[in-house]
Amino acid sequence: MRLTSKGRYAVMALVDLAKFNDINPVSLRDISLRQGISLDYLEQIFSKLRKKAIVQSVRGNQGGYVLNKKANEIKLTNIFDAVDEKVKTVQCKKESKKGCNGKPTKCLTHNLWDELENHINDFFEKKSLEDLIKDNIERRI
Amino acid sequence: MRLTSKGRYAVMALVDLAKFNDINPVSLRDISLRQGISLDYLEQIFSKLRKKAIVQSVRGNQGGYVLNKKANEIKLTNIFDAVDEKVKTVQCKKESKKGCNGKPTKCLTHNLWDELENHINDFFEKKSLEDLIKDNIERRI
DNA sequence: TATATACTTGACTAAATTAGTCAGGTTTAT
DNA sequence: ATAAACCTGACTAATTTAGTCAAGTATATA
Ligand code: FES
Ligand code: FES
Repeated sequence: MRLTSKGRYAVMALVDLAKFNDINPVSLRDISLRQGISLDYLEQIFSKLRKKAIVQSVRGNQGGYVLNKKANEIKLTNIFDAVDEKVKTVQCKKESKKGCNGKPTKCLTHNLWDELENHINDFFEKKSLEDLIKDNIERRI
Repeated sequence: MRLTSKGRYAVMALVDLAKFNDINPVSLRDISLRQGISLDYLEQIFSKLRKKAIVQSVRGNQGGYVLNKKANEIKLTNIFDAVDEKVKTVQCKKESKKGCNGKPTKCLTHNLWDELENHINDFFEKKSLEDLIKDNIERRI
């Protein structure tokens, strides 16, 4: 089980953005330099974030991105959902009544993986961008 | 984030095995047939489980595998550890003092991923094979 | 209005990982 | 003797990841 860098970068970039959010739009170039993330990759990520209304873009010179909601309204869930970082613990298609390995019934462990998935999603549901920023400031002091 | 099939199969197979454990050694062939997992793949998995003393092998005709500990002493953590299914949320090497992306310090989100990792591992730490079997029997009734 | 800055899009690719397969053993109960 | 079962290591196809690259479009400001 590993977190992909797309999800990791999305959160990193948003924390960075949130810190400067009130002053000016933040350019991806700045985030790229500060966080060491490829600009092209950031563009992919922010395109998705914009489509899900997590950020807003400001075009033109001195443009960049701004948060589209308050930091406490943006949960990790929303971010991961936007960049298609999804938690997948089961083998079978969730909706289908068929189990994994082509069997007609659910496998012995299906329930367990469902529980695990919920357990993980709980974590994402609870953490907001605001929490992360606070945590970050505290650590600096 | 996705669970790999190696981890998933390891648990499936052990639940299956645990159900017949008291009667006879359980052959991988039987598990393979019942659970729809390739025999060759099961052999890889059980080789690892045996090396970590989770199961014991009984050779020869009518042989197979038996649990090496009581079901309530086998945690998911032990199983995943044995088959190298590990939870990896951070980018950086944990031990090294260097952060990710070649930076000298930890990134903005390192703490968060650490928390996440602990959160997930808690789940694995709490669940034992016995829990799974009980859960399985309950669902049948 | 020229132009630099910044966003936007889509296609492409190298590397890594996963999910096995395959071949050729060795051991032991009957 | 022999068949059932375990054991080992190498190999591979498919998938996923983590980006790169090329070619734009939009707009603030001098
Ligand atoms: S994981 Fe859903 S049936 Fe096996
Ligand atoms: S994840 Fe550890 S420094 Fe970025």
